[in-house]
Amino acid sequence: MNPDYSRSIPQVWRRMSRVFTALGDEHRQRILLTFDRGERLNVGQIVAVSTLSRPAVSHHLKILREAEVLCSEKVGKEVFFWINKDFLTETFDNVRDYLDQYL
Amino acid sequence: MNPDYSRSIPQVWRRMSRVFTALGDEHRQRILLTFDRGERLNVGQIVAVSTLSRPAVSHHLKILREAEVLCSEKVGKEVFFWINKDFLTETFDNVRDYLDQYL
DNA sequence: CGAATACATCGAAAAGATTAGACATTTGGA
DNA sequence: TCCAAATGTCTAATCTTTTCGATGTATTCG
Repeated sequence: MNPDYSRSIPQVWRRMSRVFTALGDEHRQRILLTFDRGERLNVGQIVAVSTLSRPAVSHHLKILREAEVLCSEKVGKEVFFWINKDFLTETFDNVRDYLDQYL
Repeated sequence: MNPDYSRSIPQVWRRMSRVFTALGDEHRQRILLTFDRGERLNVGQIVAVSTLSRPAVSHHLKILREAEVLCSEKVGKEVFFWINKDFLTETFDNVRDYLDQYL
């Protein structure tokens, strides 16, 4: 038993914790599933296929970006988002290693 | 772009979606981190190291069990919980495969 | 410059999740 | 049977998140 972990998330888990929190919402999961391989989508495209208003989508995109699940870049008037594949791969590999080593 | 996914979670993702939703809460993350390798903990032990009341812990344990992240078994008066390592391993392997194949 | 486009943010309301006390249930033991 | 222990459930209050109209900001084009 690790009683320490029951009161606060340890430092090494903070970044991953934010990923899980970001992924723990169905709207955000659905946004992520709309991305094809290597694709970049602007906000308008995501709003167009979403059931939510633009401010709501913008809110979810912000959470995903802050959790480093998505990257974004402004090009002219548009803001493009894409999946941070490297970070997600690293994150899930870490979780996988934790499962193997400690559980 | 997969516009279909933007309106509802596809069947193959439903089970994994529930896992992410269950893991998307810091209290539940902390509960999970208290488990040592192969360990079984009863509710009282989890409550003892938690900052929450027993009903609150019970609530979170229920969510984790329904998402199949935890298994449980009643032994006498106690209910023991343990981590569903096989399912979690399978889940994260699936996500990892998805990242490799489709993103 | 002025208009139009794309997006973010603000702010208040609504929806949803969480929490803990009180109560209920199950079990084992005296 | 009666009691205590361990846990689940109910409920209402609270807290947090989500939502969207309105407004603000940056950028491009005429």
